[in-house]
Amino acid sequence: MDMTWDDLRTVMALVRHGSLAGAGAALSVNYTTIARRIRRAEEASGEVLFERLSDGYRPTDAALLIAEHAEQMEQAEHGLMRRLKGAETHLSGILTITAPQLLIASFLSPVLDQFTRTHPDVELRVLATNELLDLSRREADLAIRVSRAPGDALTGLRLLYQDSASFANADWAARIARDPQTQINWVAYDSFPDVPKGTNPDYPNQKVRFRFDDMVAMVGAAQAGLGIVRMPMFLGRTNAGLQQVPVLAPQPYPEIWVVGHPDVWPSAKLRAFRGVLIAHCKAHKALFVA
Amino acid sequence: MDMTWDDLRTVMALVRHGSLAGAGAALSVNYTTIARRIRRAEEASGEVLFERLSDGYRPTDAALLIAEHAEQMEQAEHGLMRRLKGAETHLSGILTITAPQLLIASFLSPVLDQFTRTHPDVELRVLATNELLDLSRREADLAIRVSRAPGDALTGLRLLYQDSASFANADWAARIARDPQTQINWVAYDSFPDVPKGTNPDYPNQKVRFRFDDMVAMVGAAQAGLGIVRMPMFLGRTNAGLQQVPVLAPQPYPEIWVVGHPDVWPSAKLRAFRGVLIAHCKAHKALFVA
DNA sequence: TCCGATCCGTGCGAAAACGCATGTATGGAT
DNA sequence: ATCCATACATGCGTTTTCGCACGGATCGGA
Repeated sequence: MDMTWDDLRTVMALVRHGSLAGAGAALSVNYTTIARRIRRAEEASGEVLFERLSDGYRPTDAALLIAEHAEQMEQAEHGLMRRLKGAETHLSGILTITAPQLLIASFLSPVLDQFTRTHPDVELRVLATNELLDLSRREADLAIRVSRAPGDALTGLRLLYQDSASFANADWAARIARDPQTQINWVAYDSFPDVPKGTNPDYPNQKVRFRFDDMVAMVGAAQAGLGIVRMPMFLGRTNAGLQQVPVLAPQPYPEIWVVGHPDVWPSAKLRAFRGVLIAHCKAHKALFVA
Repeated sequence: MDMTWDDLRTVMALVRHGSLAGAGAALSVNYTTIARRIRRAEEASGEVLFERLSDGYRPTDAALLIAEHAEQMEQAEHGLMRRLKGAETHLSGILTITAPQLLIASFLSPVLDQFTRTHPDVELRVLATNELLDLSRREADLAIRVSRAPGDALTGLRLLYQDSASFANADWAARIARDPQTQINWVAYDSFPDVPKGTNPDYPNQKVRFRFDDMVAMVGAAQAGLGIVRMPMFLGRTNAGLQQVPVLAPQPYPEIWVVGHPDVWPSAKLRAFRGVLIAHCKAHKALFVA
């Protein structure tokens, strides 16, 4: 009847991923190890935990029960790891941060550079993604986000206010300046698929010509001359070949925040990183507003 | 930074027991294994978890933090094990019950006997103790208790009402019958150290002569003629050499209950055991009351 | 129809974890 | 002062666990 805690965790991983290989990858062990542990767990509990099907393992009710409770255990473990990290006072080891790709590419690189120079024993792991990683589950220690609020039960600091405006390449900028009546093609964001509101009435012929789901691509599209793009000012200013065009006047854009879980927030590494980050933001705040 | 769940459990055990040997016994492993796992955990976490002192291991703050969260994990594990046990439908494996020694010795043995005969594949573990074991922590599956309520968050059934009365050996019984004025020596229970209230005024010379902390010993004392004892009627009636004496009239005594955690209560094994138990109690209820 | 991608089971040798025996230090009781 | 009980550290041989390589089964697309 006695089962190892690690076997409970293994059952949970297999329930989650549905295959030995997936569970093995999640736990960083060979998949045969998963199979063996599952067999052990079945012997220990006296219950059949999975049906072996040709396309994977299907959990029985008993396995689902185990998985449910193992998730509670996992939550406790995450809480522990956060608290341990938060109590760290040494400036060494791994620090994981996440930020949108574009912010890293166009603005944050100097922060990363300076931080690793100042604290050479800290191994900085950077997750460049627009996804909102789960800081409770320790997917990252610190997140730099573009949004109006830190959200959830997270601690946060506002780093920057920013405005957006319309940008295009030199050809477009010249053409628009020459003839306000010209046909103006917008490259729009998937989630805001229309011509932005509040455009300058001097330019009557506007039309959405492309829709993209990714801002990186949109910057490229603007550079290549596919049309004009509404983007944060810092993006237009830092990417070569782009010029601001007067089609859409600057307007407030979601702020930039740094957020973290309150458990890990006090850690020395996080504190140090925030220091460098905040200094850099203060020094360049003019880049972000009109 | 990654730590095995079993290592977290090991840290918790060492914090609890204070010594490698104690923790090893609790986890049924050699104490050297505890030492190795602690070293592993310290390497994985990068924290010193224990001070090695001459009289044992003293936990650091980090270890206490781990232990705290590991206890949450343990609670989840206990909840799981209860649910798994409660869902069992087969009549095999281990069933653990607890009851006061005297109830087992004087009354319950036939229940145990019949149950194991009827269900030969169930291994019955009997914890004969007056201590209130923690059914949430699976110290036992089912408890037979002498008290007015099932307590806590437990499910329970009342098995029997019972009365108490005064008992003594044949010598004392004869002497009391011959001369009501004789000096009557009480053997009292430690927690009720006085002559019981409501004694028969026909016997004026009563005095507490001994105090015991254990009812088993008190039965023996009564048999040996040390004095008269207030005890449940079934005890006086089932133990050889004892007779009821009219010094203290029968009066209600705490009821006998069977209690269990609601999670495990539905299990087939528990259900079967309760069946045998209840039948036996019904058949012999007259033994318990005046 | 064939090929490739995913599954999983099995057997073997390497690596890790474990139990046991031995030796040392400390503190309390006789 | 001596003896004994408790508590750890260390080294060695054994057991257990693990990763890897190989083979079989299934499914879907070219």
